[in-house]
Amino acid sequence: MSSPTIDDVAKQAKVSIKTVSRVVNREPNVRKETREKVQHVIDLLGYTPNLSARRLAAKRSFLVGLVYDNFHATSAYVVNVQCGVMASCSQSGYELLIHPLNVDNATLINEVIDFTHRSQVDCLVLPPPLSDHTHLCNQLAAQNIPFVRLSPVFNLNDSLYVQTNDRSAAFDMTRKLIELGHSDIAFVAGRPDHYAVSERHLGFVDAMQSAALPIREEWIKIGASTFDSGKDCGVALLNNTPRPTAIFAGNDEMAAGVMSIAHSLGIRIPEDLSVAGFDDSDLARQSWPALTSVRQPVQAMAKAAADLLFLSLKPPSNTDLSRCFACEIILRDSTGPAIKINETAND
Amino acid sequence: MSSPTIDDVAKQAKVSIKTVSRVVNREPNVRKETREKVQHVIDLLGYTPNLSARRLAAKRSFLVGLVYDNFHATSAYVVNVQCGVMASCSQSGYELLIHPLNVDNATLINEVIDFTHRSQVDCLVLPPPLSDHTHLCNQLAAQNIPFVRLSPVFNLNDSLYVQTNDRSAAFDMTRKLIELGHSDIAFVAGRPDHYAVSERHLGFVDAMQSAALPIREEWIKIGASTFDSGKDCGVALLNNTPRPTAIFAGNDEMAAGVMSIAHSLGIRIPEDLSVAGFDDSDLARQSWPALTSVRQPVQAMAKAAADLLFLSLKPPSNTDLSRCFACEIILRDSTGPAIKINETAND
DNA sequence: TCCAATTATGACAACGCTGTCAATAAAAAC
DNA sequence: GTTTTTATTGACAGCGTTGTCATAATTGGA
Repeated sequence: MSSPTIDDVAKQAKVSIKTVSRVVNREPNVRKETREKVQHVIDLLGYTPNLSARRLAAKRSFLVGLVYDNFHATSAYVVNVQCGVMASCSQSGYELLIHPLNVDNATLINEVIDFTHRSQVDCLVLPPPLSDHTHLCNQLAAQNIPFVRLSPVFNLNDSLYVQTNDRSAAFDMTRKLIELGHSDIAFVAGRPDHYAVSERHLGFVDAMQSAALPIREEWIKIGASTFDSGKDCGVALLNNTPRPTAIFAGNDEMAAGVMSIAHSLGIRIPEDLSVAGFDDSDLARQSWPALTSVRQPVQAMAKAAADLLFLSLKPPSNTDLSRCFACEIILRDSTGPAIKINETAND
Repeated sequence: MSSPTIDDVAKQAKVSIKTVSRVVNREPNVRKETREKVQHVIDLLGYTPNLSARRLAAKRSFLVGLVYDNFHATSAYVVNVQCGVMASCSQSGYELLIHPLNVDNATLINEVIDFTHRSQVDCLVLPPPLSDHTHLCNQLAAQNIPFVRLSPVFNLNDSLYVQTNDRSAAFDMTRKLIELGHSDIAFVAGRPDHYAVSERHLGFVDAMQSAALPIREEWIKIGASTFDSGKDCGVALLNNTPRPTAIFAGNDEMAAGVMSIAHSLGIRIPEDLSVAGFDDSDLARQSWPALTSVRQPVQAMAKAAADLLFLSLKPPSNTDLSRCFACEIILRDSTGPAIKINETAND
């Protein structure tokens, strides 16, 4: 009933267990015919190494921990990250251990360190906003716990990271709105501690300035990255005159909140108001009208992050520290040409 | 640098490692003062048992596997299940290993069994539609791999499960629509292999029949549980005359698809058309208008499932096999009183 | 007080693998 | 054909626990 062990394979292949171990771990210095013979028996018996034994002997767990903020994160993002990391895992023989937690908690650092020790994971993947928790990162570095950061903003010595250029993507999106004829553009920023979101703010400012358009203080609203906060910002922006002709929100949820308010005020989208989001989440496709947004290749990024991590764990430690991915603007139905109210009146 | 081991504790407490082991595992037959002495040293040193060693020796991994359909599942559901299982894990000292896969894959069963062996999880949590994959469940049972099923429909001997009564919840929701004055109600069913969804269909039929309302064949559409399939069904339902005054969809994504089509056809919600969904996902709150839906306590259910599983693994095997949770109807803005076109004309 | 029954503790062998290092076989160099 | 070098293989000791079983300490009854 129980699984075959390395001894079973060794006996049947008439070699020592060490040779079997070499074959399993793809170590060099095994003759080709020996390797094939052993591999054949392995396939025949359906042998899988016992992870616990391997971990105990090798002092490695072959486990990656994914620690994330469950409280604020949108589930689509979390799931994409999980999938990306998984994809890398299955290539490298790692397993994924997830650990959602509440970032607002004061004991955050202890909780992460505890988890790391208790579960004996070899390394950690840190998505935002944890990726910019410098205190946490420093602690991990001090304890020699390898980790990789997803979409960080702060620079940390020797730390692995994968990012997109949020700032230039936000620049591009703002540009797109300007090209559509908009000049009265408002921006809804996200949680201040989610730094990628503040980068987006900077990108917006860059684009407005490069087009010599004024940035009106009262058209910059700080939300909390949630749908409801998007609604609040929407109320503030749309109830006043003059009113912006376009609103660019730092993420899709807030954009959806803005659209919801616009609908209930009888403001037509995109005729009277263009709305753009960021993240290209499911919500962007499923809202009405479908939301123009910026797509980050989250899954590919998460996979790249884990790849980087696993590579760095191998003996000839790789020198690659980071990778950068490009964003893509997805134009949908929530954005359209600006109607200049004055011009229309003049016609 | 490295963590203290059981030997360190034993030495410092001047007892044998076996006694330490007994204290750690809360085994009986340890004198109170000995227990306290050992516990004190454990706390002092910050000792945590090495899981790999423990697993190897005890032939248990203290790992639960969560296998799910990543391809079709909505991420909110997945994340809720993960959280629920996690909550139970952290109480019982288990860790959670996730394994998303594609249910359409022909090698599904092998993949699950492989995963189970490779990762050496002690047991599995199966959310739908895997929970009704009888062939898989039978295989698991045959191989003595303990598992718990979430929201199953089929009855399986001695299998653990947690469910809600989808049928009666759908009955209640349909009832609610009827009470609002609707009699021309259409139903959008979901993926036929997602059995909970077909239960919902039955509940709808129950309610219509109990109110002596006719069920029109052409008002029952089979979708694929996705937003886009909801749109397709919406087109089919709303482009014809006569048109239903209410549409009840088997999940929120399809309901959102229906609403999207209604908007683009200029049909007002809820004035001209009431729409109801099922699942109370994030989407329900974030769509416009906010969607009336049925809330399942997914997280609580997942936790209960894992609880059941862990309990059944303990020596005095528990006799509880299942738990049933109640659904709740969440009324939002997408449903309203029916306007009888004929009556209005007669007035 | 002594002996049996019970409770508490410890010694030691697994568990299945990897790392180290020694032994052997093959290849290369002379 | 030796000798040296290199490639291949194996023996064996851990890794840090738990399970088994033997032993020691304690308790209860006669």
